[in-house]
Amino acid sequence: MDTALDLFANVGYDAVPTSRIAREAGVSEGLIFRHFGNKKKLLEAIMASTERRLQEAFAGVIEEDEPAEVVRKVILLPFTIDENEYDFWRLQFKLKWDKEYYNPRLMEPLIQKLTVAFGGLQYRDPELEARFLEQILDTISTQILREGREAALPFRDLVLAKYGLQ
Amino acid sequence: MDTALDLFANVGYDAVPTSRIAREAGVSEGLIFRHFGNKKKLLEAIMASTERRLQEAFAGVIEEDEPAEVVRKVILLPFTIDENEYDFWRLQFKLKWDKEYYNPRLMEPLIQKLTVAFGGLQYRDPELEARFLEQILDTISTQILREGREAALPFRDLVLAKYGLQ
DNA sequence: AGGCTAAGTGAGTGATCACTTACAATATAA
DNA sequence: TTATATTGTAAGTGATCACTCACTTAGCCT
Repeated sequence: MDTALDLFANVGYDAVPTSRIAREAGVSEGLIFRHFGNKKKLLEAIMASTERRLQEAFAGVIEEDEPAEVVRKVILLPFTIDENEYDFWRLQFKLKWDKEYYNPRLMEPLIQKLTVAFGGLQYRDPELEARFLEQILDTISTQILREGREAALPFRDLVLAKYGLQ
Repeated sequence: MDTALDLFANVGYDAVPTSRIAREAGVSEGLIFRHFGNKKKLLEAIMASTERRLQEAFAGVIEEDEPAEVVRKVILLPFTIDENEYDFWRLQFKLKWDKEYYNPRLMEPLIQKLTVAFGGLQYRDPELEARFLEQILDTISTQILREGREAALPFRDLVLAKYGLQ
């Protein structure tokens, strides 16, 4: 699964054959099909951890109650991603263009938390603000995954400043 | 090329065989290879128009000189995309994750124009502001391509308001 | 030890892949 | 009209694809 994740994320699901996954993982090709049934289910086994990983990432935000702190922690969220998980999130972002694997529902807990926070901060349209900040997060995450964490630091500070934080 | 664009954008370059492109285009498969040489060159023929399309999209902004108007026009840019070109831009965004086809240089004219505009508007770090707004554009474009123009209208107004426009 | 299950393999399978080739139809120009 | 170049096609090609299958190996319980 680790090898498949690497190859799916950096080469592409359709571009990488099961024979290559098996070879680079150091197992026989047949084993893939014994374990996962078919290639698609291998991808699904990898993607199955998405919900858990998101919840783990959100945990620190969800338990925060101070509105300004909620916003601050959300902005810092993309920078808390473990570098070992970059491949996983890269795959996630790539598959966003596949309707089958794009599930906006997963972000709802964060949206809700942010909506309440922006409400507490007297923003005019809290839910719209929440959805907009989520998009900015998407943007920053994309940059981090493509150009590394350092490249996104100026943006982090700019966004924090725009929300009157830091 | 139109058929290939449709299929590459909505199914995926590696996922769609040349036989299917030929069938849906109503030509023989051999003709693809007579015209384009190979599958990759067919993709490149489609992508070749990127620079021209970007320049056309940027034209209205480049010739504007009033700083506030520059920012306003940039924010409205994603909404000026012709719906007939959605497939093309969808493909563009999909291939952003392929290093081979991601060329940030193409956005530089817009960045420069925005940097000057933000400078004129007394922003503290004009280039950073320019690159940040470009990212927001990216975000809004993504939303338009995935959920349609109407879904992005609230964001458009929010962003305009955040820059003190509209 | 023996018996059972799960894990793992290597050599296939037909289907499909990108691409080629030999040839036919059509347009162009004198 | 006729010679020539261009545009198009049908039927392949070997390579590679996802997947199967008969079989071996390894772990585990009694």
